[in-house]
Amino acid sequence: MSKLIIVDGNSIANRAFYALPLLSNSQGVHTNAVYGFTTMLLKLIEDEQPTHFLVAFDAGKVTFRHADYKEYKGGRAKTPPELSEQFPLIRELMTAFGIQQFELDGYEADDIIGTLTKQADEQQMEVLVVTGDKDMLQLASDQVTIGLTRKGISEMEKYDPDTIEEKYGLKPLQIIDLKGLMGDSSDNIPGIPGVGEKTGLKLLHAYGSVEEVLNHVEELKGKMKEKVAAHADDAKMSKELATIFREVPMELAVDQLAYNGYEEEKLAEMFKRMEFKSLLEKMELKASGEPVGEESVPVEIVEKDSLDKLVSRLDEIEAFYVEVIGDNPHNGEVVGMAFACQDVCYFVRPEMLSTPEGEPLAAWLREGELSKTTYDAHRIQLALAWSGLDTRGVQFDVLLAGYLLDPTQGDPSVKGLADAYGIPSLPADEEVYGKGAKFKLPDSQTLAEHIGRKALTVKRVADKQKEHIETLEMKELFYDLELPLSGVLATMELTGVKVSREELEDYGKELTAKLAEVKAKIVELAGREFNLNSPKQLGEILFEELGLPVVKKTKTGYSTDAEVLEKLEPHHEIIGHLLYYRQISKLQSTYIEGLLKEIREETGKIHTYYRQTIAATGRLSSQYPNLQNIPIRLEEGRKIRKVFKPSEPDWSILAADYSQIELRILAHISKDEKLMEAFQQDQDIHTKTAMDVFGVQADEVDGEMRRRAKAVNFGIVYGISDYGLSQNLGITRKEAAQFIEQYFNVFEGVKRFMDEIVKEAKQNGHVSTLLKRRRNLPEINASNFNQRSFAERTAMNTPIQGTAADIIKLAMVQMMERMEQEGVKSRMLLQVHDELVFEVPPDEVELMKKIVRETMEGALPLEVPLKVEISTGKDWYEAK
DNA sequence: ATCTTCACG
DNA sequence: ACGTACGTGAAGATG
Repeated sequence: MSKLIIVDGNSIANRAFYALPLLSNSQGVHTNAVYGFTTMLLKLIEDEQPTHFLVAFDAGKVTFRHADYKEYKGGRAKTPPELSEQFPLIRELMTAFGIQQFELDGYEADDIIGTLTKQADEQQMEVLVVTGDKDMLQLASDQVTIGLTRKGISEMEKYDPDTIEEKYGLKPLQIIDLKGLMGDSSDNIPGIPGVGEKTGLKLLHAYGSVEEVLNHVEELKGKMKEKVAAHADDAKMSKELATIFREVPMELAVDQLAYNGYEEEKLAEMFKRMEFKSLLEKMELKASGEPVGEESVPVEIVEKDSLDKLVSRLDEIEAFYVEVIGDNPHNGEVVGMAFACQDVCYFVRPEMLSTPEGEPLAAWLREGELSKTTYDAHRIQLALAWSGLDTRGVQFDVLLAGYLLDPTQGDPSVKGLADAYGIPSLPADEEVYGKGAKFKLPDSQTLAEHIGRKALTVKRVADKQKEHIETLEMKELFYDLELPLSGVLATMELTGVKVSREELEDYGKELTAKLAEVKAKIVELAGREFNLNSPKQLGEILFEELGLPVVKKTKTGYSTDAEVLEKLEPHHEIIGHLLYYRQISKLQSTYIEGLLKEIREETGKIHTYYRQTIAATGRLSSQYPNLQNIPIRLEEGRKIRKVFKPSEPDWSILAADYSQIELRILAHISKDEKLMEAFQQDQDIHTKTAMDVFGVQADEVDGEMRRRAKAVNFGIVYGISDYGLSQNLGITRKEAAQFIEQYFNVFEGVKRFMDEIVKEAKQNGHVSTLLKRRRNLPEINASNFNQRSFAERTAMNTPIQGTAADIIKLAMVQMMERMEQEGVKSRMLLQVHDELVFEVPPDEVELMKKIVRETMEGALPLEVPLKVEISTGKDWYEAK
């Protein structure tokens, strides 16, 4: 069966360009789009095994669409020169790959592809169209699949008519109608104002096509009716513009596109010129006979009597890997470990470490100051600790390094890292173990090979990453902060926090009684029994049976979230009870029951697992259970904190939190005079903001003004938009915009920072924190408004939130060292983003207050002081 | 598995 | 004109 791949050249080049950082070779030629294009082609050829291949490009600037509508694609930002200069190289790349390319004056690649897929349909040929452009979905058919590139470039989502039906409820051709209604700002296609994807889909589900919507305009209601009627012609024209022309007069026919693979020499020559070292290496490996995907690794399964062989080579170990099964490392099962030396990987079953013969190996793991490289030292340390084994002194961790190099990288597994760095790949865990209910360990030879291969890959990945860490100036961040922090976290987690099961159960009983009471009330008011936890059933009751007004809808039905319910509160007595039910049942299920499940029987403690490689900003996250979202805002919830106790009699809980750390950081990095002054004089920042923004004296600031100023300050930190602020304050967008303008008039430095950071992000494709933590923003130059705006807000927020994360992490590492120096018995227990929690014996309370303050306030000196508030109590509730 | 809701900073 | 505030994790319902 023949299979044709058609690549939308311009679309993919664009995608590749914005998805990858702006690489350039030693000649200063930018190569990121070429690189992205190359990896995509390699992957396509390998995965799809095409028999026919073509890349289509747009030609010239004026297409037939401009003849009808001269604004077509007007307003679109010019292609940046860094990308245009890569197009000739991409053309050369096609030649090196031996792939035919095609373009035709006056037509876009879409139309060429449309015409070819039509021919393919007629000839019963299987086609895969690869593009980043959703419009192309209109070409899907039984023969034609559309592959849309997802985030990045290497991943692709395939659409056939069935998947389109599933996702949009539309036939492929109706995609044109959808665009006719929605328009497309990037191509300057107008559509109907106010109609986005949601409304567009709703209209099409009801009427089927643009024409039918226009025929039934009388059935529509309110604003919608007016808008559709007023823009009927726009909709018709937009539909025409969005329709791919499938009758391009061209000579080319599908049977002339046969693809016979590439000549490695030609490709290698191109790679050399582009300086694609990793791709070259990969090709050479492949040429040397080792199949890249299925490289076989010499693995030796170590038995008790052959342990001495490994033990004699301990200082030759280049990397090791420990397989921990299960999501929660505190009860993870260690099923094997591999130690990679230059010529062979040794596979060891974990039981061996607890035998006399295994002791030297256990000692090697335990010892510091050794060159140890691994994957996820934190997880290993926890899993092994529960079997009484110590792990220390890891000097390179490829998971952690991968996170720092790209915190949003999709697949953080060993395989994912290997693929990202162009290192010979290995089977996915899923292929070896199966997943979900099908999870099963393979025979020991297969297991040993898989784990051995991972250890070897860890070594190769580490070598690559070390270069990158150097070039991105992340050595300090990695070696002096994140790596030591991983040990600090493990210590805190293993310490755990004492939780009173009895008090938790007592409070649970109280809540159960309240729930029964309020449930009865709700059922009475609703007129029938239903599942109060089901938004669907609740929606039926409220909006169909009780006839309450629909405020907001979700994808699947009526929205019943707290925001909606609060709006409905005056309309019906049931609403207040529902809000109360929601509040209490959340406490019951997530906090009472959830926490009870996590208390270890042996110790009466909860051991959370802090994740160091999840949050895109550099923050930690907490799981099993999450101890970073224990209630505090409402009293009923705050009571939960009473069950968190010191683990020794008469000790106290000491909680220390940074006051306004994010705004202080903003003051420091923006150097805004007003903001710096406010903190240097230790003024109440929200009151001060209110004074400046509303132009009043301190004594004139009332509660409402302060509340609004506070919301503006939050907005500033989040990357403000008038819409977001208006939603938060329940005011109009115009009013919100005015507040923002007034704010920026006063805080000029903040305004300058916001503008600069977005500009910088657009130029470099990334933003950084004070400690050079980095976050790529591939979408910062996207043509899609939503994607781009999101990236812009992220550009403003990440340096702030991320620097706050840097600072508290620094404080944690320094604090752990300081506590050792001081020889205190006190223990660090928890971190909640801007707060550290300790348990402290009575005679150390004063000393700890002093050193906690010194360490946290002095962790990273800024131009404004950092301020820490400390309190103590007999439990976490009292330490407020 | 995905969606909705809600807890925290 | 477009339509989201930034960053997380967990529970329960539902397909």
